Amino acid sequence: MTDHGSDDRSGAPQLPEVPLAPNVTLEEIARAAGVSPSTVSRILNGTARVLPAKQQAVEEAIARFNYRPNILARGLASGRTETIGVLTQAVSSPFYAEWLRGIEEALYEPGFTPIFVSSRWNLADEKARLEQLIARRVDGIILLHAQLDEATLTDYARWAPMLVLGRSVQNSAALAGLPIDNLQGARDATRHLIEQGHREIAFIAGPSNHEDAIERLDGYRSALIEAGIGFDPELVEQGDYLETGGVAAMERLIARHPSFSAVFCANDQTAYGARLAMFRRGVRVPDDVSLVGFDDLPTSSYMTPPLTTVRQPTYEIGRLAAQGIVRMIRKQSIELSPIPLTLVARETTRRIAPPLSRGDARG
Amino acid sequence: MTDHGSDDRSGAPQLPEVPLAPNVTLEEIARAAGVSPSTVSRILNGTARVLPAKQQAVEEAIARFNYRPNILARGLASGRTETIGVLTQAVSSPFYAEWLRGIEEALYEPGFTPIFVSSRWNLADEKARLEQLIARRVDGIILLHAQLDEATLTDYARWAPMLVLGRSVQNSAALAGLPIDNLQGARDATRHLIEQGHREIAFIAGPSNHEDAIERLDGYRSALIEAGIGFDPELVEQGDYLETGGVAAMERLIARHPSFSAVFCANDQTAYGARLAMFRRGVRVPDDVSLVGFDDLPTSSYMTPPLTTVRQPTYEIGRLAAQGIVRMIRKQSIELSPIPLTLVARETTRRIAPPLSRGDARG
DNA sequence: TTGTAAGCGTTATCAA
DNA sequence: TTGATAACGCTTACAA
Repeated sequence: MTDHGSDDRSGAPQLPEVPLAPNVTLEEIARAAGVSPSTVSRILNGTARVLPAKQQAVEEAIARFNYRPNILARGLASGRTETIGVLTQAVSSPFYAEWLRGIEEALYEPGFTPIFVSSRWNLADEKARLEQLIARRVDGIILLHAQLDEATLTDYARWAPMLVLGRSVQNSAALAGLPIDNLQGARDATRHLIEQGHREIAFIAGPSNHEDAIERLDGYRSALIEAGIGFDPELVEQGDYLETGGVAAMERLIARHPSFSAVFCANDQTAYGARLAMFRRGVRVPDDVSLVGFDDLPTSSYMTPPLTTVRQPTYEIGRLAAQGIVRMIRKQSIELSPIPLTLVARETTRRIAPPLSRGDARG
Repeated sequence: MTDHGSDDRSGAPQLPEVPLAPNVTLEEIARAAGVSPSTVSRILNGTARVLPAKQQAVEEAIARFNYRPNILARGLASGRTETIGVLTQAVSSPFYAEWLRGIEEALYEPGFTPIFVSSRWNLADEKARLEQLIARRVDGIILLHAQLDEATLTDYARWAPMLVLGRSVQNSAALAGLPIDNLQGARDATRHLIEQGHREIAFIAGPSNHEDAIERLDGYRSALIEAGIGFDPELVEQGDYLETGGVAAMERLIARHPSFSAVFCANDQTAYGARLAMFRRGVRVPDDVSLVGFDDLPTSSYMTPPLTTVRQPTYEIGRLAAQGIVRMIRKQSIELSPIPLTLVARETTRRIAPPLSRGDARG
């Protein structure tokens, strides 16, 4: 959440000297420069060296007519489109936004253009959009949290290499997964609360059919067990990764089990909802209850108080994905180790008892 | 900010019965069905009626081979791509996200696919991306807050109809603008504060080269003058539409002019920053200072306390834009009246004196 | 109603 | 190094 604002609108007004003329064809350029179409094509693509004189004549003509190759024709003839399909679950999600930004920027350099489509968390849509991308002959596809099963993905990957973010798959030359270590992140967050003296730590879970939501719950559970506190299902409420779900879950929690001293939410949006529910009830954060989120959305550092959360390096993950898919397209090998997550301790958590001795493991 | 979460993942797993086969061509379908390629094309496009028997044979072949037309070839031959280019300033902005969602959903129905590109607030990029879209032969273009001057836009519009959101232009068949009434919105917000008894109302402005930022400042100013309070430049601080700018501006304001009772921010992100700066200083909202934002980002209703702000119906505007560009492509007339904005009074503002008499206008 | 054939604007193969 | 020429997969006159 950074940029409805202005950044670097570069100084000069840059008036349009030459009107764009997309209807000009390669053939006309060839004629104007007194060479054959193939020569023009070669210059355009750097496919072969050409006499400097011709090279210059062609470049002049291109500039004069402000010629732009027709991407459709090029794609049809070459089989390549320099386009990457990016399938997201929701264009408007603050969570995916940063991924998209990373992908877009990293794709720009090697000359690829992303096409974003969104499947709105709908399995049928996901399939339809994927086929649409393939029909557009994209050179590769990046999937953000695909829900389709691996067999289907493998099948589609026959038409274009695919990289799945936030999921691990049986890696091959055509299909690869870039997993994110949700379990470790959730465990760290829970440990953080434990170290601060919390024992009754509630959890607001994400949708139970989400792989990463399950991992986060597992991380929470394992940290509790590991610390000898034990896992109490009574302290877990179901959320849906949305603010509204956070509000509702928090209200149920307060009504049902008012003695917890901390709440760990499966994602930041849930934490926003939980925060509001507590605000309404007059429960102070962190004085009465500590709160931890997951994702580190751009807004989270501007909550009052700023939210302690598990940071996903989404922008960097996006860049990695873009670089990865380009390597796959070029038949280069890629290496995908799970992305580690880091806890960002801000101001919604507070120590409530002397810290546990950290030397334990030693003895 | 709604949807990292789950919505309606439809039940059944939907296994891939038929593997996709994009390499199958129309010609092969024709052969398999025992008809000519043109007949297949006609069936695909509904261009002409065909004998039921042939129709069925073709449809069977299409299903059997799971045939998908090559969009590139189709575009090259027909000159249409069923694609709309959407140029945004920033994919990752929470503000644009809702516009994109509206656009995407409304485009889906008439069968168009959006291609999103972002110019990152950079004028040169804006131009480059626009030319890229044209090179891709998109059928139409939606611009979110274009910075390019009108002459340039008019020029580009020769290649594809363009619709500019949040800006008014000299409307024509090829270029249209959908203005948003920022001035009225800002005036309403300021009036709201005045009605609540505030007199020293500070303003944190947006970037001074943004048309809408200027309008918002104008709205603020005119409401003050109209109420007989008068405009005091001392109460205006420069922001940049970003959270960081809001923090900095608020700090300057507090240091320089600590007596104001309300702050109106040019957008919500600025308000988030201002809110944090006040939190750090122990200034309570709304007890000590009332705060008003602009945009109504999805997160704003989850601030603590929930932010009073001017709501832009962004999703709906996105839908309107999508419908508009489709009409332009179809050479139908479109009608564009400025979008009105509405104040959403939430909990960051508070009455500090007896309200002004509302009957004034009567006498 | 249907088929034939000529594009659409490139790239790529093959000679020269 | 360069130029013809045949694809690429579809649409669309024009004919039949």
